[in-house]
Amino acid sequence: MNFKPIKNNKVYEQVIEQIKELIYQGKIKRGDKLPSERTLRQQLKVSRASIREAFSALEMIGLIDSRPGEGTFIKKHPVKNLLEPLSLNLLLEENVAEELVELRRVLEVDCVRLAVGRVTEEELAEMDQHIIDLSNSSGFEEKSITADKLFHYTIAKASKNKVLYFTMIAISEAMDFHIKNTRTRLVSNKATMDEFVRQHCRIFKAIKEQSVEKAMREMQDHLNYVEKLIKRENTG
Amino acid sequence: MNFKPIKNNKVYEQVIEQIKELIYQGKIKRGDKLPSERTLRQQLKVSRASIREAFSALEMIGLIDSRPGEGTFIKKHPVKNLLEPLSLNLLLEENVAEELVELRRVLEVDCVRLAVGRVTEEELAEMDQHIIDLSNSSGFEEKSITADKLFHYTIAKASKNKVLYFTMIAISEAMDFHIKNTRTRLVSNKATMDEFVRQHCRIFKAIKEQSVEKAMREMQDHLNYVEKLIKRENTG
DNA sequence: AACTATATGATGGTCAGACCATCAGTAAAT
DNA sequence: ATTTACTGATGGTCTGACCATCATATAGTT
Repeated sequence: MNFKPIKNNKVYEQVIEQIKELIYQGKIKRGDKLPSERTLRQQLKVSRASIREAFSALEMIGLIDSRPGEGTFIKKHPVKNLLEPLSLNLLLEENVAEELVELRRVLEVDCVRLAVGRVTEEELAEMDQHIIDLSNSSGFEEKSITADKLFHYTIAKASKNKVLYFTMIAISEAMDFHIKNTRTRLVSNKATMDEFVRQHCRIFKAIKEQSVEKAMREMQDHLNYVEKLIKRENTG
Repeated sequence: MNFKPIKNNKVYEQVIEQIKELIYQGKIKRGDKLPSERTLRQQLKVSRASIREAFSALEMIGLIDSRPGEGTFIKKHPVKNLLEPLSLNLLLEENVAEELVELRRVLEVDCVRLAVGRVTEEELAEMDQHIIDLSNSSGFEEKSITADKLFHYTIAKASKNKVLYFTMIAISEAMDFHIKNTRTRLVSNKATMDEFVRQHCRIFKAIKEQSVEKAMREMQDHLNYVEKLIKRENTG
């Protein structure tokens, strides 16, 4: 006896299935315009409500983008929404903070490892700029947090591995949620921020010098430092 | 001038925001029942359609589960749907196959690293069973693929890092999509399968012996072997 | 002819109201 | 006490309507 799973009952899920199928077959590309809700309604012989439920689900996961008066399009650049499911689900888990830190370390260390040798001049310039921004942002929490993040994101981008880049962002964002205010409190301290700048500089230099071992070690040290600060915050 | 981003216009997004907020505040836990669509409709003063659009989106990302006649609940065990956004979005990217392999290597090697020392007796027994299943599955593609996957998943589980575990599954599943039939073709070859069993055995032994370096090396070797096979398949 | 302002139509966003299938709990029948 | 049948609540689906927005075509102006 080999039973097969029952097909999805819900109409909106079947609508999604059909769209997925078109993607598998390569008949839909980034930036493409999907048929209008009213057109799809006729073609699929379902109500507009079902189409809209499917669309809102696909929009949530960052696959499409609906604009009034224009239409519904396949998103050109996903990125941000990739994290939603993960971060929302992690919110319901207990004690994920340390796990996130652990995973982030894994990812970041490999980001630098891959970044060395693959990094472009433009990305090096970007990193440099982010370090400058960080050192100039004393007193402006928002600015310093952004500069800190962007530095790390640029390294991830330099790995030339989109999947790694996306994952890294997702984890980082989820971390910000779980360890609320940590980044804020950390970099709002002048001495800490100066140390951050120094560490970023060392990582940057190692990447520039194409020294894999050194870059990995510097990143490890940096993350050790961050981790220590987080722990002190949480236990204090 | 410091402009703030415009608030989400769409009603269903605002509904999601409110639910998210309740989760942040810890007022909603796993397994909880949400108010009925009609109740929410009255409380939020919106149409039922908007509520349903929000729910279908949350269901897509594996956060909730709507059951006719019963109600809508926060899912107890997410797991599966965590990969949907990632894998769907990756389908639209070009040349992600190699990137996925690269990331999988990163994750798996760290899985074994963490698994050593954290693994339980039960998990060791599980791994053992999966190795046995693999060696006994000659001729049954589906069985061998499952056994192979489960062995790796058990290691990820043994890392005791849920986030890492989820991510690892997501990447692995996405990989199966992109490198279609690869696993099938690989393990349907008797000689290859025997080699797989031997390599799994070595990894298993290293974990059991609590030897971090050895376990990581064995995993690296195993993934090298897999990668080589994939490349041969794709170029041949 | 070139540009501008206006009108039109298509699109997504939202709503109200209806009907169905399913399930849980209750009341009735045995 | 057990079974059966009923009722109400719930999610699932559909229809039809109205609005705001945008792209385009049209008419008007210079």
